[in-house]
Amino acid sequence: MAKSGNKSRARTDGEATRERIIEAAADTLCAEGFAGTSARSIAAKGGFNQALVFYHFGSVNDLLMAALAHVGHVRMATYTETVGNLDNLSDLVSAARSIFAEDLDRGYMKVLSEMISGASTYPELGPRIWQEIEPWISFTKGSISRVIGDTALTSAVPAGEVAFAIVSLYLGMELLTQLAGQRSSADSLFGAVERLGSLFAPFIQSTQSDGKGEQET
Amino acid sequence: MAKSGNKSRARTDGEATRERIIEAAADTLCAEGFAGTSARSIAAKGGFNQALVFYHFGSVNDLLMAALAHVGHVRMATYTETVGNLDNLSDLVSAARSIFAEDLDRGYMKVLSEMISGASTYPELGPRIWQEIEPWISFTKGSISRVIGDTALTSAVPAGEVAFAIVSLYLGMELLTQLAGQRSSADSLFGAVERLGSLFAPFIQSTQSDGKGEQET
DNA sequence: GTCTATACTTGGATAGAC
DNA sequence: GTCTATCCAAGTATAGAC
Repeated sequence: MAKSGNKSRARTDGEATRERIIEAAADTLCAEGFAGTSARSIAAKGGFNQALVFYHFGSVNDLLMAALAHVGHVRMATYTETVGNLDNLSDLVSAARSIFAEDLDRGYMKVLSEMISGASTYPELGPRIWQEIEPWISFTKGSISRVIGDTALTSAVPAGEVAFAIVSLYLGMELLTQLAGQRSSADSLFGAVERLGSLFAPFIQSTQSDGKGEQET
Repeated sequence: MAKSGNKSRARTDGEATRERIIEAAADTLCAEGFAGTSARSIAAKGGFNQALVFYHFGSVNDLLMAALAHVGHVRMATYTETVGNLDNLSDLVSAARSIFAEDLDRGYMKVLSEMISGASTYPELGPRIWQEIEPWISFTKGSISRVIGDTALTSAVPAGEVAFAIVSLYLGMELLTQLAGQRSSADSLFGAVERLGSLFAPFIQSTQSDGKGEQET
């Protein structure tokens, strides 16, 4: 009880602080960008001391990587739960639409895009960030394969390349919508994709419900 | 009056220096990223004095904006010349493919993506950068309209939204390919789009060759 | 127009008190 | 585990010599 010298409480406090710092780091990255994110600006936003960054994480960049990984886990949980079991195209697109809106609002994509930009300045971050992104490309590829299945489309355009394109598109839209200050363009794009999906849905469904392989090109 | 005492020579030297500085700024942005680009790092790369940045451009950010605008003009000239008159889909895609490869190699896209990231740290840059991007979205939209024309596709997906998506995709691919250190993914994606284009080309061509005006949705 | 020198500010990182 | 104090490196920007 209270704030006295209790071992498990002390450990708990340390963990809690770590999390506060990670939260503040992500917030600062969103608000100030990579170039504006320093141990001092993070500490100011989180209301703790600047030295804690180095005590808990060793360096600013290591903290930022921890923040990126944290955001990645949170989002992967949401995505898995929300789109992990959808098996038709229009459900997938509309789920992607609403989650992407949430990504934008909460700045999850921004944390990623700022870190990628930071990797130009600190190249040693590059491979570490790539490791955080790869699961997303795999996840996207899996979702596509599940929904599109084995149609003429996938023989012309392999799911892996579509996944790469979609992740790229998400990143690019994040950059542009932040810049233009209006996320309407991105959102109406999803509407367009939904209409496109409806156009092709019968074709995809019928081909897929046959349940079997098509030829590879 | 310096070494020649010739007025126009003096003016020429000043202009030449301005250009050297702009070149060095773009190079530094590519090599070090926004966070690593300072008056000092730019001057080191260009082999001139750090104070010249402030004499000629007033501030680092103003120099960087000048560099961005410069790169934009250079690339717009190339794009206009190369794809400005193409009127069928496969030519357009393969032209876009080779120019995008050049964009990557020479770091033109990188200058842009780094500046966009920098706008998070210096919000006053946002609108100025957006001004540089808008012409590209218009250009892309124009190219699409010219090539796709008035098909069922454009009624489902307006050219403006496709243009927004394509510019986003370019940006996103720039980020990812830099990070992964392999541009094969991006390049093979173009291959996929080319195959897709072939799939739809007959349909598009036949509809378009009927012929006429555009309608907005 | 270009360079040197310098004032001022911010940031990474550590030592040591609590 | 957290805070204060501090060192040092790097950056912006300006003044003034050439």
